[in-house]
Formats: sequence, C-alpha cells, structure tokens
Amino acid sequence: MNIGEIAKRVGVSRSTVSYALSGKRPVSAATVRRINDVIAELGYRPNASARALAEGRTRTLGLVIPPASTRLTDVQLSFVASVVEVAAAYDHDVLLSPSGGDHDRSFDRVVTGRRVDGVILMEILLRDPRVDRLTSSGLPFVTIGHVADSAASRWVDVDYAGLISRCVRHLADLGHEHVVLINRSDELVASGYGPAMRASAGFLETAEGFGMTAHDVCCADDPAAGLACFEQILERRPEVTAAVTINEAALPGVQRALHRAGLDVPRDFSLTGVIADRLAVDFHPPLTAADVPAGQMAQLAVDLLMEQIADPSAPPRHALLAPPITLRSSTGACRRS
Amino acid sequence: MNIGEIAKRVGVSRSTVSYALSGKRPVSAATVRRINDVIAELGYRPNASARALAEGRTRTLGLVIPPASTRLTDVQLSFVASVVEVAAAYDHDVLLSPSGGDHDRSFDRVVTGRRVDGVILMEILLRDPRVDRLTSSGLPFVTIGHVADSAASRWVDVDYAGLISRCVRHLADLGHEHVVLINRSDELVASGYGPAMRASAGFLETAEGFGMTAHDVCCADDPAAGLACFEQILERRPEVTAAVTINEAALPGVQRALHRAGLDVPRDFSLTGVIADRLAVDFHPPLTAADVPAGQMAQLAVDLLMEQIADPSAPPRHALLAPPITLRSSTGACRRS
DNA sequence: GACATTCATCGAACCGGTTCGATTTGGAGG
DNA sequence: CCTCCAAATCGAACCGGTTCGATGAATGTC
Repeated sequence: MNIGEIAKRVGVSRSTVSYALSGKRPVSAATVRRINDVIAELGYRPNASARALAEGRTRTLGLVIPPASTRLTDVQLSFVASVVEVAAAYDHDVLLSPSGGDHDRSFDRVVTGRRVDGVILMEILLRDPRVDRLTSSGLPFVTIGHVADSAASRWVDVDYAGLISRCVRHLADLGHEHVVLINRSDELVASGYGPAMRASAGFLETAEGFGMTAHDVCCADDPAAGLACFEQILERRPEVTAAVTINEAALPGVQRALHRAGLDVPRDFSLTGVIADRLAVDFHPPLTAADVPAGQMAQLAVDLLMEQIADPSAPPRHALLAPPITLRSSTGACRRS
Repeated sequence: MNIGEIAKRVGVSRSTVSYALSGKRPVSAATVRRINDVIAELGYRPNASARALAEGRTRTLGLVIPPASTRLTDVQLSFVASVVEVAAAYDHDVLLSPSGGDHDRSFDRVVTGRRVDGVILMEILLRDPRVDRLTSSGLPFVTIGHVADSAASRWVDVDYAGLISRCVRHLADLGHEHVVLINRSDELVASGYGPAMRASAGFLETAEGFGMTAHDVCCADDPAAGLACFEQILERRPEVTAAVTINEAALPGVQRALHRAGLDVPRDFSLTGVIADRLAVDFHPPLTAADVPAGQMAQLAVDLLMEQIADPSAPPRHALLAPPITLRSSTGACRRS
C-alpha cells in the first residue's frame, strides 16, 4: 500500500495525494475528504525512507552516547530519555550511536550516511575528534559541554566552574577553612573532561581567594571508590571540615565513610556540590546542592539543534546553565577551628 | 557526491560501483581498486535512505522505551545501552521511541512508517495493546517480558517467579517463618506488570508451601517510599525476620529503615531478592541476590530479533533467564522464634 | 576457425515518495 | 460568445541507491 495505490483507488494522480497530505498546494475539499477516507480505510502510512530520499531530510536526530562499558550515570540516562521526548514533540525520532572515540563504525554510519538531520554529542572532551569530524561534515550539531573555542559552536552546558565557586564561597561564609573537592575519575580528568577540569579550576581558584587550604582528589564513579577515597581524606587530612563534589555515583560511599567515622552532617562536616535533585533529596540529610537540570538541558539542546537545522546559517548560540544552589541540610557553620 | 558521481569519475556505470561495493556480482580486481581509490578520495558514503528504499530494509531496529516521566531505572538504562552496542555489532542502528501505551505518535511513526526492520518492546504489560499493534503490522518484534500467550511470540525475560521462589526457599532453609515481599509500585501491579505479578505469585505460593506467613506489599520506586514502606512493615509486623525484593530503587530507603530500627543485617534481619549485581555489591552488607543480567538480555533480544528479520517464517523462540542467586552476606539463620 | 561458455560490465527499471511546470476545468468579465 | 484567469489536477522528472536481463569481450573446446 503505497501512495500510488491510494491514488488509484481515489481516482486521482499520485501528486494530488501528496499535496492533499502535505497541504503544500491547494486541493479541493471534496478530494481531500475522499483521500482521507481511503487512507483511513487502508491504514496507509508514507514510507519514511522514500520521503527522506525525496525531501533530503530524515526527520531524525542522532544522539551520540558514551559506550555501555562507560557505565552511564543516572543523569545521563534521564537526559537521553528527555531528548527523545523533546524530539518527539518536534515530530522527530532519535537514533542512538554509542561512541567512545575508537570503535566508531556506528558514529560513522550516523554522521556520513545522511541518516540524521543533526546530532547531539554527549560527554565531549575539551579537545574532541568527533567535534572536528562533525564540523567538517557540515552536519548541524549541538554538544553537551563545550570545547575550547566555544564561541564558534553550539552547545549547552552546566556552569561547573561558577557553581563550584559558589559552593566554596558558601562554605567560606560558614567559616570553613579546610576544604576538599571530590572530583570525577582520574581517567576523565586525564582525557580532558570539561566538567571535571572546570570544577577543579573553579574550586582551587575560589578557595585560594578566600585563603582556604584546598585539595582536589579524583574518585572513580562508584560507591566503593567513594568510600575508599573519602576515608583516605579523613585519615590524611583530619583538618578538613567540608567537601564539595560533582561525583554523584560516589555519594553512597561518602555517606558510609562519614557514618563510619562517626561524623554527623552538618554538625561535624559539611557536604555540598553539583548533584541532581533526585539524589540530593534522598541523601541523609538532604544535600545543599545545585541541580543538574537534565530535562532542561535536553530541551535546550534539541531547540538549538532544530533551529540550526531549519536555518543552517543562523549564528551559533549556546546556553550555560547555572541552576540555583538549593539550601537543604547538609551544610552548617564550622565547629572546629 | 552520490554513486553516479563516483561512477563518472572512475569511468564505469553506476551498477558496477554498486556491485563493487556489495560484492553481489563479480567485478574485476582492477576496477574494484580504482573505485575504492576514488571513494576514499572523495569520502563517499552511500545515502542510507536511498539504500533503505531500494533494499526494502532500513538496517535499523526500533527500541520502545518507557516515557521519561516513568523514571527509567538503572537496569533499564544499561539495557538500552547494551541493545545499542549489540545492534552496532550487527551493523544496525537503534531508533528510540518513548511510549506510554496509548495512541502514541512516536510509536506510530516507528511501527507503521517502515522506519525500522524490527522492534524491541521494553516493559510490556500482561495485556499490552502495543503487542497487538505490532502483531497485526507484521513487523518482527521481540518483547522484554512475556504476555499471556507466550508460546506464539518471541521474548526474553527473567524468571521472576522462579527466582523469588528460590529466594523464599533459601530463607525457609535458614529457619525464617515470617517473610515479606517488597514489590514494585501499586500502579505497576494494577496495570498488570508481569515481573510484579509473577514475583508476587511465586512468593506467596512458595511461602505457603513451606508453611510460612507471607505478606507482599507494593512500594513506589524510590528511596523515600522504601523507607516509609519498610518502617510500616517493621511496626505492623514485628514478627517478620526476612524480606525479599525486586524493587531496586527502594533499597536505599530499606537500608535506612533497618539502620534506624537498629537491626543488623544479617544477624537480626535477612534481605534478598532479584537485584542487579552492581547494586547488590554496593549494599551494606553485600546482598545475597539474583542478578538482572541486562547485558545478556540485550544480546539475546537482538539475536532473536535479527534471526526473525533474516527469516520471518522461523518458529518463535524465547529465553527465560534464571541467573544464579549469588550468596553474599545479607542472609543468615533466623535468631528469633 | 566456428561455437559455446564464462566473465565483466552496461542500461534500464524500480523502490515510494516530492515537486515543478503544464494542462484541464469552471466561472467571471467584456 | 469569446477571452482570460484562477483553481484543481495531472504527468514527468527527480532523490540515490539496487537489481535484473542483456551485451560484448575474452577464453576454452573440438
């Protein structure tokens, strides 16, 4: 059942059926109704491949995700789900492509095979070869996170440097003098992962500005690493009274370490950072933290991408999100001095 | 740069280029080399839409996921990532479609627009309209979880009934007489969600067989609900000495409730169930539990789907996985009587 | 040297839509 | 009654591949 079959049954030409469906040229009301009747009766749906070939666009967006081996975090997951929903609101579908930078057959297929009209690239590095490939391919794309020459490209990011800086200031206001940053994993930092780099920079700079002693430590993205890492901090730097973190996955371990050490939050120790709301409220006690607004980022990313697809010559735009730091119960005045 | 351009530059016909690329007819070695040279030089990639139209297949699989509003669980996420990777190994891409079960535009587009060669349907209900739609559309599909008339369809599932039954037997062997099942949410049970129904059935039946008193309670999929739900159990049924669960999201709350009540695991209380390994090992103490093998399920689901796509007349196959219950430290002999 | 056979390649049709220019139809205006 | 114009519709070309039957050249056989 193709468009020719519909045309034959209605007794019109294929082009008339096409115009009736798209509305790009006027078709008499009576004809439209007959066409719609037949279509409903036969359950006809236009073939997406044929339409894509003729129109030169696929109504599909590519979403490049980290490979399964890099255990996706909770935030990433909800970002993916949100992207799919926002795209659906634009009547677009989402094609997934796992890419770690290496075994990139999938990335190749998606980018060079004109399978998609645009791409959203998650988890980019400060210098990322995939960004170069996309740039030279001419395919519209938006990155989550931004690269060095950010002005020329389209991106959405969370202002890790600014947020972490504000967290440190908050701790300084409460009288803390010895603070630590629990960052993401060694590997991520080594590979030039933006959020980790910027969090570290914002942390050290601001702490120095307030005359605090500050250390930043890397920690793998899992509870066990969080436990080990935090116990080491408590042992080696007993003077530390507050921690800032962007490592959500390590939090359960941090909590256990605090509990084992008999430290009460916030009486004996303050904890804050950039943590998705749903994790922050489930912590014990609920965390004073800035949200990672995955849904909002997805909305913005798709908006920016659709804008560029509609008008490739539009000037690059971007969004640096700085969600508010919500005061909950995990930070308090420093009791030690 | 299309196939005609390549053909012109090499000085052969379009069909020769096509055959050289697909290998479906012999082409002289010299010609193949010249074609490959030109292709490499121009960076040519065949247009996926044109190929799909001509071949009648898209080399794309559809993956129907729960909508973002239904917060995806950790296990679901890693399942999605695994499906994408397995599909990539088959040189196929994955198109995502969020579907809540009703008349979904996205689901419609994917299913009826010949956008995909086959579909994997996650989180199906015991009676699911989407299964009927797919069946009548003739599109190959595999479900995660199985419906009532399971013999006629293709599916992959975890044997929740059997696994929960074995968990209960394990607790019976340890001398427990009063047990509780912490099930998934009310809504899921009400809508006929297979794993919840089967877990409940296996639980009650087996407990009865051992002469235990057994209660199953529903609990929303988040830590707060887990806490509230478990505190209520401890208060209303103080005789209970062991719990079985399939609700991973509620676990942190259960842990806190146990801690608040001053109950030590496994000395005072035993806890087991079907829990993804990565969560089970991070629990304190590590949980005796059956894994939810998301990666293996993804592999099997894609295998089954590709098999059906290759030969639509192949007899339906399915896989009911019963991963081993790994003994860790969360279950022990009953101290009360 | 005539003929059958194989190998490499070509040309055209086809997949199912969209789109452009051309054609038909009907009504208004002179 | 003829002309003109706009509305509605048609026919053909096109998007970029795949595939089938045909053609021509080279090889092998007797």
